[in-house]
Amino acid sequence: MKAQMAKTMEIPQEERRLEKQLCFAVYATAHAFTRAYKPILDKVGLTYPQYLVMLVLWEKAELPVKTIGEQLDLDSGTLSPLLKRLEQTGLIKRTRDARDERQVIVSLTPKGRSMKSEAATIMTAIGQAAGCTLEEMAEIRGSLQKLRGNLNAAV
Amino acid sequence: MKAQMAKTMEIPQEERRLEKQLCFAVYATAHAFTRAYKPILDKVGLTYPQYLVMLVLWEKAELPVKTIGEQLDLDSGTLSPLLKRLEQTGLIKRTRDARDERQVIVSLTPKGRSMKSEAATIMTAIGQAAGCTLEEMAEIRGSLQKLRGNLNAAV
DNA sequence: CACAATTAAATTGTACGCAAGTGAATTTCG
DNA sequence: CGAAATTCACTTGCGTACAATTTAATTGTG
Repeated sequence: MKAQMAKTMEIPQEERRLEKQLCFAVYATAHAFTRAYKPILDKVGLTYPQYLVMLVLWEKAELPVKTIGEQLDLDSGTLSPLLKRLEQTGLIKRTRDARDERQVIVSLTPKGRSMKSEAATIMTAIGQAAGCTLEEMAEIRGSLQKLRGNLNAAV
Repeated sequence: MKAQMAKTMEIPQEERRLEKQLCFAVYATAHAFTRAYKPILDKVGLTYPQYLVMLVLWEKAELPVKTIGEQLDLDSGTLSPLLKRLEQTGLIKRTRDARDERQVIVSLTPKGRSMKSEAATIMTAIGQAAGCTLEEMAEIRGSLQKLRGNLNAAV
């Protein structure tokens, strides 16, 4: 009874504002990150989502599209054209898996591999821009991971 | 001397992972929020950014495009087509300001105003999906606002 | 007053992000 | 074994994001 009532119960004004601020805070911070990365990534000719793909590949130089999608929470509708652009700029190579012709294996080219050394420069710059201590960063990250888990579970 | 060295100092492996996780955590949580909102917003025929614009207008029913852009951190390149769609669905009206013909005043139609009552339903659903206490939500929001401020200041 | 600088919104072009649909390869199961 | 279901990547269509440009209106300055 009580649980059912909660569903239809009026939200206090206070809570409305708070909810609004949290979803918007995440939305706006994501944009702020993208903008902060942009001048740095422009120098190496990457967009922010492309940089995330490269981060994944710098950890493991050869992965199927599906795995990259799972790690970044992106589907092939987003990744296919993005990977095509990374291939055109010569950072990655795409080959059909001989053992499973449905799969496409994405691998780093020498040029893509050598770019890994620039990752440290990029991270230093962003780390300074964020202006948080390691502890703060870890705490926010942890909270967001929990929040994201909840949201994904709800869908 | 020391400060200058910090700029070129090598980042420990630990910190690299952490930084990666924070920027990605924000990025992925933003997507998770959009996805969590989607089934709910589909019912009222709004996208998530359109919902944010409506939230702003439900607070103040009449605003110039520029002000909406400042509150949501979006430029006219994003807002112009978005507002055009909201006008086509009959939720808002756009009129040139007579006192300054450069400005366009966005205002709620009766239909747009009446939709405000659905905001509470939407927020309840998302609040439950987020599965956080009010304290947690407030804490994350606060951290993100600080982080966003730092990132914006750096650009 | 006049003309340069500034401002507001819209437009253009590029790149996501995602739903829905397509086509080819593989798996499952009757 | 072989048809049906599933899986993987690609494509299409729509809606953001944002840089850069354009157009019109206003402000600032000489």
